[in-house]
Amino acid sequence: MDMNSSPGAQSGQAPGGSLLPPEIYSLPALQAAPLLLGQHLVRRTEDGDIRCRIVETESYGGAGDKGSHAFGGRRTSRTEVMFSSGGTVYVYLIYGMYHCFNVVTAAEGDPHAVLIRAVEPVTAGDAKLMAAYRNIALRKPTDLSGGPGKLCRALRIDKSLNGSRLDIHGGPIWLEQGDSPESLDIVQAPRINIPYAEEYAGLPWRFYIRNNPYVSVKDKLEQPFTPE
DNA sequence: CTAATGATGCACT
DNA sequence: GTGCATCATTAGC
Repeated sequence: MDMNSSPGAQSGQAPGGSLLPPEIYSLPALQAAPLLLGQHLVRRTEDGDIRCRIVETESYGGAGDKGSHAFGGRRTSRTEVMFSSGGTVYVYLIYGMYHCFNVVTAAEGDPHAVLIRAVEPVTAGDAKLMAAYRNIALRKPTDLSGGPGKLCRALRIDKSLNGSRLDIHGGPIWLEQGDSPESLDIVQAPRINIPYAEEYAGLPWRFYIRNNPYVSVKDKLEQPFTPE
């Protein structure tokens, strides 16, 4: 039996990490986005598992959001996975050279996704491997994984993961329960770089942990977010 | 500030 | 099918 591949009780965390409660995946993106903060993203690589905490997210919710690839119910080969059931991975290539990683949420046929914009490594070992995959020296936290393209490089995420499930412990990538959102200082602010979204561009659909050094962009207009 | 770099989506044969 | 503008970004001036 090899069920004890985790490093054990190193720092009093949950026992090896239990899977994220599946109810979160069935929520609309706007509700799921803040709830994904603090949760752990685990990527299984040939060099070992990399574990990191989600610290910044953006909601791209439903057919009505002009910022969403699936606006108007647009169903193409790229957006197809956004129509899958919650808990599916949506990865796309942007600007011809960077990947973006999203968690699909809501019911099958209803295109919602949460873009993961920043993560922070859980241990020094995780940081080291991420820096190696980024091919950079460990310096500023934002250089390592503060930005959607950077975190994909740091975690070796590319389109081969498109359509994967996040609820399979020991798969290529999965989500584990981390900190409860009530314990976090969460703020919300407008999403980044979506001027084409017109009246949707200014809506505060980006969520991040206040003062977290891995967050990609600190917004002056950030406002407190209180979970219900 | 701007170039890089290629898949994608949509207009139009 | 073919052509072409557009990127949910980043690194490097």
